[in-house]
Amino acid sequence: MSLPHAILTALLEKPSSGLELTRRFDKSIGFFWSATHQQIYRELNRLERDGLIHALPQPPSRGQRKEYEVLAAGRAELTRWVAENQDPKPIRDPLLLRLRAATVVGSGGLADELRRHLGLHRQQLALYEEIERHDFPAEEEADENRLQHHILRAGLSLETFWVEWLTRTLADLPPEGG
Amino acid sequence: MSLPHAILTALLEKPSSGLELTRRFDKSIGFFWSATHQQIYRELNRLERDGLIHALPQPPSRGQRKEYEVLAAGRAELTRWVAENQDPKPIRDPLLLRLRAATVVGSGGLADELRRHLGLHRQQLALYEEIERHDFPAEEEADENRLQHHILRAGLSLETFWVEWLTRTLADLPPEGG
DNA sequence: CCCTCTTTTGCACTTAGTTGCATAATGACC
DNA sequence: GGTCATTATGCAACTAAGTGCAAAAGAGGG
Repeated sequence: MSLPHAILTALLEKPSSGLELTRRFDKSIGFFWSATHQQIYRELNRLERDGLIHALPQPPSRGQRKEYEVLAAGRAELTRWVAENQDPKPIRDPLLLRLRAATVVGSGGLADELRRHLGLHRQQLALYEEIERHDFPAEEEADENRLQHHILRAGLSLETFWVEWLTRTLADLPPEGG
Repeated sequence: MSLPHAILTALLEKPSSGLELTRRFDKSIGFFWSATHQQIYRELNRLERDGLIHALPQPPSRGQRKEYEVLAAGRAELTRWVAENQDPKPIRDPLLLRLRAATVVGSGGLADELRRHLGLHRQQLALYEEIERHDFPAEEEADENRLQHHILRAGLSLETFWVEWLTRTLADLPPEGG
């Protein structure tokens, strides 16, 4: 149950309407927890129903922006959730599964797909590097920034892993039809 | 839609009953695509209905083992799927999200949780290393084994990443209450 | 004013995964 | 020959996420 907490986090940083949240999710938070606008609106309604957020006083008619802000109960819930025991989920990756299948039915056409993924991961890596240059330029960082930087580094490391692993695996894949 | 293909792969390696599949998923394939027995049985029925597998002739009464084997159509579908275009999913990790939330509500209690995760990832890493020692001992490998080894190495690298990243992040976390 | 385009919100449907529980066959124990 | 644990299969309900589509309100043009 992460989406509601992602939304609470975003709203604590800045009270927003559903659309603004959607836009902000497409950047920062969405890098490791993406969501569509439909999901976000649904979740906002639930969070309001449960008394964790509330809409700022504005005409609540359809098709008109509603700004939400987090209530004390919402902040408490987020604080609780941050320290909660949650086991890490095992790896769940279709690409590894496809490689495994390739050992049985042959790797025909797989090399192209690996190359395509390599390109996409290189792109994502470049984006994270760009963000790092822009948002975390030099030495001294406040505590809050240090944490944020660690989060970005996780993204950088994961993309780096994929780029290296795909490169090595491709180098070792039989020329074609294998 | 990966589960049916995971099952097809497992069945091609060796025709099995639902329970056997469940057991085998708890090892190898389950490392990167886990499934419960309920999911597996449901999926077996669908695959049979769709003509991709069929049950070997045995009394089909309830509570009695049914062995399945893959039909030509099933193998064809798996072959197609291996080379299909599928974009990599963006990272989706609750722990990173919680770290992000911690920058807003404080990191109270989070250090313990990170330490716990560190322990679990170390354990998983040790397991993969054990498997590597056992299944891929020395130099020369057949093509099929090379691929399998790459898959295992992906697991090794990912767990290594987590261990290193958690260690560094912990070192940088404010003593307590942050 | 009317028409149309954009913005903002949202419902309804579908898919995938999880949890809890049910039921039949089988072999072992007494 | 009864009952008890184990093996094997499976249904039903629920949760979480993803997709498709639409309706209300305002903005701007003619």
